[in-house]
Amino acid sequence: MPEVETIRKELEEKVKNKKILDIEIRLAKLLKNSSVEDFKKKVSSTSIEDIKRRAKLLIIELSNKQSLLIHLKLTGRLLYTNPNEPVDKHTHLIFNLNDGHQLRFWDLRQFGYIKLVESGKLDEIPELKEFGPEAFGMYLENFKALLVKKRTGKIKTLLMDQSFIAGIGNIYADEALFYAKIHPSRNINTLSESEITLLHKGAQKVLTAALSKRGSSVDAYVDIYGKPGEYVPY
DNA sequence: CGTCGCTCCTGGATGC
DNA sequence: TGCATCCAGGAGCGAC
Repeated sequence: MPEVETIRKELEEKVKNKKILDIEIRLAKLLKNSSVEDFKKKVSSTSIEDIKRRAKLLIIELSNKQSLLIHLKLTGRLLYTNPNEPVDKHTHLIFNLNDGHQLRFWDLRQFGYIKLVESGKLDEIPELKEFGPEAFGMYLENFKALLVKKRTGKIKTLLMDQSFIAGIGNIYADEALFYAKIHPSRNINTLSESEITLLHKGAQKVLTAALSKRGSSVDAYVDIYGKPGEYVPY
């Protein structure tokens, strides 16, 4: 989540209110629910009105009441580049913007996707509907209540379950558990009150730290300028 | 309904 | 040195 939020902020700064002139699609399958032709037709000549985030999903609202849902998964990148920069084989889609720059979707593993939906129907999109409350900023009481309601299963699996609590991935689940000195495979119903408190504190701490450092320095993550984050885990 | 295991994909690591 | 095999990893999906 800190990585996605960093990208969201940078996009807000760089591409908000810009117009998408045209689109080059080099890997059709990353478009989850539309054909290349359909996507180009609906997205070309629109303006980017807002960039939001829910869990690890980016929501780009366009001027024609359509939204792009972008999930970067493990290795996806959105890069704000000059058109003269070389396009390598992992660049799968290019938006040409009216400021002379490009926004490129780059993804080594090809797990990421872009889904085009009607902005008015965002509430009905399964991915969005099924997210639990945002982890960042969650109060301890709410965190406790969630765990009590859930009761069984491994704690790490639960932390990463987006329908339970949204925005914690592998890195931050490990970090939070390490902070609280809780083994990832511990069952939820064996956690003491004080362990839950520590875990909540750990989660807030690592998310806050990573957000302030523009995301993690580990894994393949880079921001829209191609720069890695500066958050260094324990 | 919850949970498990499989799947997508590439490149870096490891094995021989 | 080169080739083959293994592994990571978010989340959707089918099986049970």
